[in-house]
Amino acid sequence: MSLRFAILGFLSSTPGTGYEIGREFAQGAGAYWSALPSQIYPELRELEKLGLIRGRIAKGDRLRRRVFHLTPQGEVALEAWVRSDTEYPPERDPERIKLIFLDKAPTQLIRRHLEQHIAHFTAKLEEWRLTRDAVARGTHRQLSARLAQRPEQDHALIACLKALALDGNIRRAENEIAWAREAIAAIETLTVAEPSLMPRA
Amino acid sequence: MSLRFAILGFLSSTPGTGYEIGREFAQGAGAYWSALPSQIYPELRELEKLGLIRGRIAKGDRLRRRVFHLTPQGEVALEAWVRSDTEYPPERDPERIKLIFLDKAPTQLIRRHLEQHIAHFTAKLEEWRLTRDAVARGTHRQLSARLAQRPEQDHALIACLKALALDGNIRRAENEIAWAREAIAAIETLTVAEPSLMPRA
DNA sequence: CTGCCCATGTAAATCGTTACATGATTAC
DNA sequence: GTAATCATGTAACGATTTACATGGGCAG
Repeated sequence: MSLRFAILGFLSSTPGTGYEIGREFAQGAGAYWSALPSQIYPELRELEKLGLIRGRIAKGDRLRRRVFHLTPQGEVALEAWVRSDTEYPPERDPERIKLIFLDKAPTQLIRRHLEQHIAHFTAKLEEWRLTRDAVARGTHRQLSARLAQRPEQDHALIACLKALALDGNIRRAENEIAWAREAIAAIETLTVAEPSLMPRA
Repeated sequence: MSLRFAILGFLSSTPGTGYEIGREFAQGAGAYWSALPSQIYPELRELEKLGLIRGRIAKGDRLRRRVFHLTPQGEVALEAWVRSDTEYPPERDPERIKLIFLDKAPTQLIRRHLEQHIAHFTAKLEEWRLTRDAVARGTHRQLSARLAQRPEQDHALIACLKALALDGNIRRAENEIAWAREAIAAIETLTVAEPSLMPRA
């Protein structure tokens, strides 16, 4: 059900089209959730059918874009969901499941896997740090839109939560990178110590 | 496709039944992948149809359990998969997506969410540390079975990779706990500093 | 003989990805 | 005019969860 509420969440900051929601998932909001247009558009229909959002085509818009906004019921539904207990999905880690069965491969290949792990999270890290900087500088669009419609006394908390969530992701990326580096070192040590690869003169 | 290879990986350590695979996903292997019986049994059929595994009912077994083992083709398929580049799935984090929209809730409730985050990863941490200890002590069943069928010179690397993967999970859990603690502190600070909640005498 | 775990499944529903289709607008 | 981007979708497939069904073995 999370996609549904991720969409409601987006629309609770600012009204928007399906396309904009998709763009956000591919960028900023992609830090926590993601979906493709083929899933977004049907979900928007469903949400409208349920009365949680409403879409209007701005008059004079030749593209006939539908701009969706939350209904009061939508706000209530979102609020109930965010407050409800989180159900954590089972762990599914495509890299670590590979790693434990890579024990027949040459250490060079294991190393390459760990380096790609580092590369993956380095890219994520950069992305999330940029977003985090935008939040700190007040140039984050979604955040600014959200702040604009809320009393000033709430602004600090709103920005704080946004920053905290990004910090969590940033720390996770840093942690994965540090782990992979140490893993490479550990395997290196093992290989060097391996007698079969280091014949005594 | 990862489920398929997670099963092949399990069977590459030791032959086993669908039930045993399910048990493993619910425990040890659950650290990296997971699946329910309703997904496991059909997948075993498919894998047998593809010739990657074969199942036999041990004679005299009244429960008619099917014990599956890898075929040579299965070994090849597993080996090719573990060596292939990992495709990282999009980020989907049900807690952090909630957190950023929790900005209308009382800080007490935000705190409760973060405490449940800590509780979740504390439980995981304990689980993974126990497994990690079993690996270190040589009492880990899956690992022992795997070592038993491999030349002794490989044992160090096999155990090392298993331990490294668990370390990765352990570090991640520790990191999430540390993050949530700091997040609680940050929100606490904000609340205390909030003039509306701290009228000057 | 009853409750619990062992053991294997099927069916339906939900969630997510891949592939395909279509057309308008904008920048070059 | 043509390529890139904007914009909205449908269809089919694949992955995962939920619910249901069934029966044997074993301990008290």
